[in-house]
Amino acid sequence: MTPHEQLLSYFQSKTHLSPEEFSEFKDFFVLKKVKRNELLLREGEVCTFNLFVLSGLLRMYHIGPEGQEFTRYFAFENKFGTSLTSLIEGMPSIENIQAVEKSEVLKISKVDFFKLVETVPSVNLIYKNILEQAYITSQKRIYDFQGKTALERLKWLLSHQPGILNRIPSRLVASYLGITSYTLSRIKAEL
Amino acid sequence: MTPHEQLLSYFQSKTHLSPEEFSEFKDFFVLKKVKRNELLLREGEVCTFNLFVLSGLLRMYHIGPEGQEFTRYFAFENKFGTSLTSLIEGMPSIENIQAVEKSEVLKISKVDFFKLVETVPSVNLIYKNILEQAYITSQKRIYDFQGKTALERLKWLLSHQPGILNRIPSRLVASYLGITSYTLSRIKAEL
DNA sequence: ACTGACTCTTGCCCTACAGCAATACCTTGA
DNA sequence: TCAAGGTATTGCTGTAGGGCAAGAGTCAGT
Repeated sequence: MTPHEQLLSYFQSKTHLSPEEFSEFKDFFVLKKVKRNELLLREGEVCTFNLFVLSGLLRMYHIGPEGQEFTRYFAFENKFGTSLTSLIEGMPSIENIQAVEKSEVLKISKVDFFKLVETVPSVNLIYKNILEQAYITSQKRIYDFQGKTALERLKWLLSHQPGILNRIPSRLVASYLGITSYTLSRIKAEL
Repeated sequence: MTPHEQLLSYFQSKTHLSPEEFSEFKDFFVLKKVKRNELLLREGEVCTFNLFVLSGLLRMYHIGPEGQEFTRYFAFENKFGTSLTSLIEGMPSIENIQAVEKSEVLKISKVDFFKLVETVPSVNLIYKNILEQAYITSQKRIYDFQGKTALERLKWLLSHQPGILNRIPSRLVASYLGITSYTLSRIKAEL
C-alpha cells in the first residue's frame, strides 16, 4: 500500500470520499521520513503543519518549569497529530513533537490544510472529527486519572492500551502518567 | 436587551449574521430560569441540549470514586456550556451541570443544535469555534498546572480570573484547582 | 432577628510520591 | 565483540498535600 493509499483508506473509514476527489488534493500531503528521537516541532516554534502517521510513533510533550517532561499524546499509525493549539491559534507551541521510533509521516502545510477544510466537505468533517476526538480524549484522560493513585492510573493505561509498555520506553510512559520514572518502576513491582 | 438580542450579539461578535437570518432559527433557543444550586444535568444522563448563559454562572463538574468533586469549567455570562463529550458521543455524561448562582440560560435541544450546525454556516463556524476553544482551554489548564504547587496554581487563577474568589465559594475554587478546601484555606494565608 | 445549617479555618498526624545516589541492565555503533 | 552512554531498579529520606476533628464564621429561611 502506498502512503497516499493509506491516507485514502483513513479518510474512507471516517467519511465518503472517492479516489477521484482524493486525487485532486492528495499531493498536498508529502512523505517525510524521520529518525528515532528526531524533533518535528520544538516548544516556542509556531506549528505550520499537520501530520498523518503512516508508520512508527510520535509523541507530543511539554517541558515543565523544572525540566520535567509531560507527554500529552502518543500518535500511533493512522492517526493525525500536530500541536493543535498552536496550529489553531497561530501562536508559539507549548509542546514539542518527537518521533519515538523511526517513522514515516505525511505532512501537509497549515495553509493547505485549512484551505481543504474550507473547500472539501469531507476534509471539513475530518477536521471536526479531529477536534471532537482531541477534546474527548483530553477530557477522559483528566477524569479517568482524577483522584486515582499512580498504580490505578497504570492499570487504567494497561487496560486501555495493552502492549504500550513493551513498545514505549518506561521513561515516556511515566511522563504520560504524570509520575516520575522512579515511581513507575516501583509500582510495576506491585502489578 | 432581550435574551435573544443578547444571543445575537454573541453570534455577531464571532461571525457575520444578519438579524433576519437569526430570526429564522432564534426560537429554537428557549429561555430557562434556574435557581441557585439547581442541577441541569446529572452524571449518567445523556446530555440532550446546549446552553447559552445569559446571566449567572454554571459549573461543570465530575464526582470521583471517593466522592471528591472536580470542577472542569465555570461558564460565565455570554458563554455556551454543556457536557460536550456526552453531547457529541450521545453517551451518558460523566459530568454534572449545576447553577452556582440563580441564572438565566437559553436552551437549545441537541437535534435542533446539530441541525443548525449543518445548515447554517455561521452556526457551523460557531460550533467549530466552541470545539477549538474547549480544546485549547482544556490543554492550557493542564499544561499551566503541570508541575506547579497548589499555591502557584492559585496565583495563576487569580491572575487569569481576578475576582473569582469573591464570586465563587472556596469549596468550588478548590475543586477547580484540584486540591481540597483544607489546602486552599491554608495556602490563602500564604498569598 | 433568630436559629439551624452550611462553609471556612486550623492544629495534628499520615501517606503517596518525589528526588538523590548507587548499582545493575540494556543498546547501539565502531 | 566490546565499550560507552543511556535506561531501569531500589534503598533511604524529604515533603506537599490529604483527611479528621473541633471551633469559628456566615448565610438563608421563617
